[in-house]
Amino acid sequence: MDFKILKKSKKNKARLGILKTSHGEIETPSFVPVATQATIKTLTSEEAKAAKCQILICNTYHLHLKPGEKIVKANGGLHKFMNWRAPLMTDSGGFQVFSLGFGRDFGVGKILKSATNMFLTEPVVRSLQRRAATLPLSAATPIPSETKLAALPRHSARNTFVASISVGSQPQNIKITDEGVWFRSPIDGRKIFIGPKESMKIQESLGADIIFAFDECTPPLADYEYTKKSLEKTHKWALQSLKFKGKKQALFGIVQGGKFKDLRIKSAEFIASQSFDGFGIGGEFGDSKNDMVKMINWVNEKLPENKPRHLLGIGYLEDIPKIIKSGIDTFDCIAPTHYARRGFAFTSFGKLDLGKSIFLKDRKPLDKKCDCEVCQNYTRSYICHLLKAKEITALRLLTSHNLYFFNSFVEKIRDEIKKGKI
RNA sequence: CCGGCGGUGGCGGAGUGGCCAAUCGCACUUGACUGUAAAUCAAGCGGGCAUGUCCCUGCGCAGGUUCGAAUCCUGCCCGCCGGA
Repeated sequence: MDFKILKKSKKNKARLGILKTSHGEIETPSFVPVATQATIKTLTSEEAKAAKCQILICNTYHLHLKPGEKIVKANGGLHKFMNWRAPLMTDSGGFQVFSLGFGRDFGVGKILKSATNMFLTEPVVRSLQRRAATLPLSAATPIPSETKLAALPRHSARNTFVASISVGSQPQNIKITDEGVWFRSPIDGRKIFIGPKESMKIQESLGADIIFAFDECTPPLADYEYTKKSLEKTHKWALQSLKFKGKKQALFGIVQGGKFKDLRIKSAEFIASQSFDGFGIGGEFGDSKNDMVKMINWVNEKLPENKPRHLLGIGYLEDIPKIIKSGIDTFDCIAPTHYARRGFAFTSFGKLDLGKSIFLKDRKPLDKKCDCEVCQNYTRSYICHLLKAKEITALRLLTSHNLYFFNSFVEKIRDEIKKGKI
């Protein structure tokens, strides 16, 4: 892998670059669509290419479960297996430590919407209540009691229970040890161990161009001590990932540290000091978008300029210009593909919920400013009909449009950096 | 015309004397979703407002029995099936 910076913005930290791999090169900054199970859900690889995707990211954990890396390897590796003749990344499984662990237990994502969202919503509390018997005491303090729950106003949007995750807490369905993580397969419940060595071996068999170190993605409810301990583990795992990585692949080390400045900086300095080919910035980003950019800046200031920086799992449309301006080269996000399957289209004037009945009478394209195939040939009315009829074509059309829209959006930003407008 | 079965919320369909404004599914409405356990999940869904352990109306229509009826009885209307 080779990374060349073609131009640096004079107005901010944005950079224009070319990332070369043995499967071709991509222009950066670039959006990286998510192909967890070796497919952009609902699309073929050709269709993903037609939607201007340059590079995709697949998932180690999911492909280890199904079909297993041996099968992928026997098929000649991921590129051949999925007929994607362009660059590929694989995520290490570190995100699943969070998403199948505390993320699931608490019904939270990587970013809390606002400080008030520290208060769990009623459905979350109900789900906690259901699990109260098995929930580790330290994981949720205080655990809502039956009586407190009964006293809740029936339609209240949130309640007064504040959750925090502290040292010693373990998620319900997985076990995090110093050596790695015991997962319980969501498919059949069997136990699966993944540590840095296992992740590297799986990723080597999968054969993506760029792979990531195994890490723990810390939850936004984690306190300082938990995040600090977790960071030590992630750093230890980073060194082991370097040790066990395949020779042909580029390995990106992952910076963690949660919302805590000293931890983020410490992590960035440590990961930067190692012989990684590039960097991932992971974990949670506090509870507001402003904080997120601030946190990315803490990290990017410590990372060497000449190596690529990938922001893991962030990329709502409104985030994209900001993160690019703070010096991010690549970033992945499920938004375009995930929302497509919820019936949403991203457009130049906002997000459209095509599932709403009013669109049945709307004969305009999704976005008249968009020049994708879907917008040239289909109406909102038709897509709304397909959604209501539960036809999978609706999801294909929306996925295709959304990806084209995101990729074009970033393409325009590259163009603006080129012209010195950004 | 006779006999049998049946008519429950927008639709399908439970319930067969009190725990019933009525299980459940669909449809519909609203909300959520950022390294995808996610073509998913949550809430609402007769009317009213003072949004409540609140008030109205209500299980084809009209009566009746009963402390109490969607549930039992009588008559009528409608549908399906069988027989003339």
